[in-house]
Amino acid sequence: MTIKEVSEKYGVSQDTLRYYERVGMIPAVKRTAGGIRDYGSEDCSWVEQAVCMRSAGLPVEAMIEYVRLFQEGDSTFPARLALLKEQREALLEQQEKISKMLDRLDYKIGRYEEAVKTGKLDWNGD
Amino acid sequence: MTIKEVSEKYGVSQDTLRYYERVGMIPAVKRTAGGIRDYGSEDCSWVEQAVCMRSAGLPVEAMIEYVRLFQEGDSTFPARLALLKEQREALLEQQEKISKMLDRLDYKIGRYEEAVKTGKLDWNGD
DNA sequence: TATTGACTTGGAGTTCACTCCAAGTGATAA
DNA sequence: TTATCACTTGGAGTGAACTCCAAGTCAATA
Repeated sequence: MTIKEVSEKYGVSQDTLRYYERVGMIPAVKRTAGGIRDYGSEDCSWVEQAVCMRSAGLPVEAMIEYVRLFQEGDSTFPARLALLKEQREALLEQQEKISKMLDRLDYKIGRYEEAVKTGKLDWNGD
Repeated sequence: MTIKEVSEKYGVSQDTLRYYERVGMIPAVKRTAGGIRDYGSEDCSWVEQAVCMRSAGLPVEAMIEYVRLFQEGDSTFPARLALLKEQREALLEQQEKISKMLDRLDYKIGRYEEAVKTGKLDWNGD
């Protein structure tokens, strides 16, 4: 697959794909004789993983570290496990924060729906 | 309350509090005769709201717009309601993305726990 | 009264994660 | 075979959200 195809498939720009590779967020992609990137299915699953991580808000740095450990070989299983658990914790915390904010928003939205119907707000509106 | 106290109460730096006020993410805070910020309970609830929004990952820009509408008066109820609903949608989407990534992580973590126990991985490990 | 320390302002600097650009190369179409 | 086009690289530029700094002010303390 060309970079264009991968870009379209995963909804991420070609520049971003090159950036991910450059910083080590995905391992180096195979090239054709002419030096052009030719993404195999391995490469694609790294890209998918990277895109998923980033869309969840996990830092680029974490993925770089994971790839580094991966390339170091099987002796890094425990380190990789620890890293994954850390990221899992971070996501659970983030979920908590989002839930809290959703509760707040739902409360306010309820109040404003009332206010828009009746034309007046029975609380200060902050 | 002084800026120091507010900073400690909500776990956000004094610089960030001044920044939030400067860009309009919270309305202007009252000052003492000497020009020093003196946060009242209104100010505090704005700060709390701002901190909560940011920790959930909502953009500063959205809060600025909300404060702007708030200061424009009651005619902006519908606009404020629409803004809150938008932010709510964004958070629900983000929650989805986090859930997806958590599923992935849980799968990998299970695999690695296996691998660390047995010393070998029965899949490529990506 | 002198000095310490927390506060003020405007503006500059930093970090993260891209995003864009210039200059060059290689494969395909007219 | 010449032109076009997608690709390559290294490096510079961007936007969001802080974070830090210098120079100055003010209140309280030794």
